[in-house]
Amino acid sequence: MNVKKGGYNFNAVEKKWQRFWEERKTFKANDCDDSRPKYYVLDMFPYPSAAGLHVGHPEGYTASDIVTRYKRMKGFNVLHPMGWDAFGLPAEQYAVETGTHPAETTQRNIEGMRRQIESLGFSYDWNREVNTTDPNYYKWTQWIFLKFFNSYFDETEQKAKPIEQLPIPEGLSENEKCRYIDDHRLAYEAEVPVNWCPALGTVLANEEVIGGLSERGGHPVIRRPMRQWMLRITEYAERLLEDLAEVDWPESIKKLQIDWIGKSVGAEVKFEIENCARDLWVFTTRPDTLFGATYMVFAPELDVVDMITTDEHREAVEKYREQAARKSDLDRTDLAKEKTGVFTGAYAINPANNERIPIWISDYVLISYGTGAIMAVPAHDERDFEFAKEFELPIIPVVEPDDRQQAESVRQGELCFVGDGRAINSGQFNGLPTAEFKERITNWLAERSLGQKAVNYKLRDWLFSRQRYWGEPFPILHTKDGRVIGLSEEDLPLELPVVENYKPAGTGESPLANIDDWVNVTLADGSKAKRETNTMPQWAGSCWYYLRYLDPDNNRRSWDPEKEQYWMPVDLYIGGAEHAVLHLLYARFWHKLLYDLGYVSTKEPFKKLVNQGMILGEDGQKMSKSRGNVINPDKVITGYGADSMRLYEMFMGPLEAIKPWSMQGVEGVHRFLQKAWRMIVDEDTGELAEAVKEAQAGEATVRLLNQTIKKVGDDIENFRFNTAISAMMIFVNHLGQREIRPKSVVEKFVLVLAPFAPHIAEELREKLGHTDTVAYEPWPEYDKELIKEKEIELAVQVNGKIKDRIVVAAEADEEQIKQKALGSKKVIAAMAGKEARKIIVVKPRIVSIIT
RNA sequence: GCGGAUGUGGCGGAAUUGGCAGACGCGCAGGCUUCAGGUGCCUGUGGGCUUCGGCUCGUGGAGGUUCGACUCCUCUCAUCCGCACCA
Repeated sequence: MNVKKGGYNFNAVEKKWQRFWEERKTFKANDCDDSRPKYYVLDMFPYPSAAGLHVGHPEGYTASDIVTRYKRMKGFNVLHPMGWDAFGLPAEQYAVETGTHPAETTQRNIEGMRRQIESLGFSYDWNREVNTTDPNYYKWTQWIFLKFFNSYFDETEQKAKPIEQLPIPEGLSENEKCRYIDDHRLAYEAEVPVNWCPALGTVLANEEVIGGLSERGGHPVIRRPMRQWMLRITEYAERLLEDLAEVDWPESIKKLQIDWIGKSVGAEVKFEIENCARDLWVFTTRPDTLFGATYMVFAPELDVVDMITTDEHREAVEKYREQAARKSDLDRTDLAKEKTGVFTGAYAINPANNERIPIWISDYVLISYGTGAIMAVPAHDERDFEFAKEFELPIIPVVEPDDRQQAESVRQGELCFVGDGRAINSGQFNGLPTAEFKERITNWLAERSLGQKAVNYKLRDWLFSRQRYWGEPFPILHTKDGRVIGLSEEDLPLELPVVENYKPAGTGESPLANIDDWVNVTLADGSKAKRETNTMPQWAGSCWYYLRYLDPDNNRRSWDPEKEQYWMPVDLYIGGAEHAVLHLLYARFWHKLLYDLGYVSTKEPFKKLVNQGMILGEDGQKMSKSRGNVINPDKVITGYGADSMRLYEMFMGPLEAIKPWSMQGVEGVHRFLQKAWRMIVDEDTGELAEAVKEAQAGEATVRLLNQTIKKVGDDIENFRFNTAISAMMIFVNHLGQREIRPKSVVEKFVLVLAPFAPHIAEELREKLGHTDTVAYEPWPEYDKELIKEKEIELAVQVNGKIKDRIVVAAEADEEQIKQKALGSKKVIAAMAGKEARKIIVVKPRIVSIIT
């Protein structure tokens, strides 16, 4: 801590300016201001945890705040809001343990974290703060859910439409009509095999299950059929895929989404089953290998298995099916190494060559993908190959690789070849290359009504209900006669009732089910109904929060269309990469529905996405309580100040890189701020330093100033904050040593520093005689001409080795440089009397002489 | 197994995208200031050799392209992160 009275007292300075900004509402964003271009900078809003902020939060928040402050100085009208993603398990678990209402815990945690965030001096417009657990917020989450419920997806137009416009087939009874409509809603109930987590007492979405364990807590997850609410995200698979081309996101994140959607193009092929009236369709990406299909495999869960199994094999089949059903996802992953399965006794007919092929069941075929059945081509599919080897099934090669040796091994049935080649053993198609064969056989099948072109996605519908208390209640009623009806808009929000026990029943019902007077409802016509007792998953509130920031206090509608058109899309979204397929996919999905229904004007919500990397502990390990390597931001701020904290977070390395914390590194940037302070302020008096005065700046200083302005600006635009800070350090090292520090130069430097270390920048500007905030000062311009060096230094290489350096005038031409280089004594010595065969001049860098 | 990312001094990291490797910061060493510690200031700091002028090796490893490679190509190793039988 500084003892001198005019020293850099960061604690006082930071408090002073934070109060100033708050009182003046410095960072209030104005809606629909057409006099300036708009810019929307969004942070992934945090879960308000009892542990408070960790050092990972301020990393992204500082980066976005630097861009925000920079853009403001560049004349943009910037929207930079903050809020709370406050539904979630920790507050609920705490409630189960202590009986404290989650709302109370949440409120306390929010206040703690808001104080922490404010202490870092981020320029949020706090007037727009949102909280997903506030009924005034989740009213509109429920409202959007009703939009899903009251919409269907028009296949030809590839967009959602109001359910009233759904064409209903003629001749349906009233009941059938209802059923038909319910089956087309984008939010629907279904009895589906779900990921049930006994430890959490709830079901989870596919995206929340990692390797058979729950994403939160790492508890085992088993498969079990249950009645659940689903959102029809699969209808949007193609658009979610296509529109990725429009956004400026890291390629790695795009790829994760592409893989998660998992589009594959191929054909559906019809197989007849012997002694069975039903045909069976399979999906394949390799219709060209149809002649090599020597058996079929059905998923154990497939319903036709019962019908086709012969008495002789029934016992073995039943046993296998039971085993498969009992396996959890984790077991299934573990046992994936070896192929298991049993023969059903039934046969199918290969439509290409009318061969009889046996039908097996095996758990390597998934009920949830394609038709739950496959044609097995062991010669050209690794899994089928393994299976065929295990059970000694015939292997017929139908694709010949170009490579001679490979081709021989494939013919012998020793090698499984999955690449492209030429057709063999395929009747009239022999000799065709793979790509052409695919086309031809697909057409051939289509002409005979045996198949057609088909597309499949790995993406499944989104399992949208949870058996928890602390989530948005569904605005849904179940009537006595079995109808499902949505509440009307006037009845929102449907508030969470008070309960005595927060524990999930564990049977698949949420704690809400126990509250009789909430569950039971009498409708307007006097009939009885029950409320839906599931709640929405944690992701619901975060799917649209960026829209509520635009108009957070609106009681009449979710947001004003005019404001939406002004601010959207989000220009910059910064957050962790862990949300690649969860939040970021879900939010895009919701946005597309809102787009189809005309509530938003952009196809995609987030134009540019930047991921921040994880910050590790000082030991290079992931920070965790048990390792004891957690860094508390509060301590850093108390010891070095918010500006040092911000600066260090950015100086550590590239924003998106994983990097370890270092307290000594914090001291390093703190020293830089001290130096900058002393460059401008006299430590003894607290007045402007004597060296800072009206004076003409020297040539070197002017050049460095202009270079620094350019470098810092360019680096901010490219999210290279570490090198921007390095450039400012170079500048301070230079100017701090000058006896005279021209005021005009110092002024510009403070402006450049401001987005990074706003508190000290404000204070220094005050010392320089300003009374207003730096926040809206124009970013300084640099002069291209003044950046240029008068003289340039080039290294001279002889046969690739540097022998000398020459200094020439910046405007010297190649010939002059050559002559100067050849005139160097050291160069002459190195050439040892030989002729220069070739001389290469790379203007500001190097001269290369080859003898 | 498949896919992606990364690999540069004692440490975090720079390198205008094929042109002087190691900017900036940390750490360390020496000096000044100081009763002392700390702060602050100055100098030095990739390895090896050196007659102190230099020489030489050096960006995970092995090849290659080029006057010239951290950067491009081929192979390979290590670490981290996704996905995990998707037909």
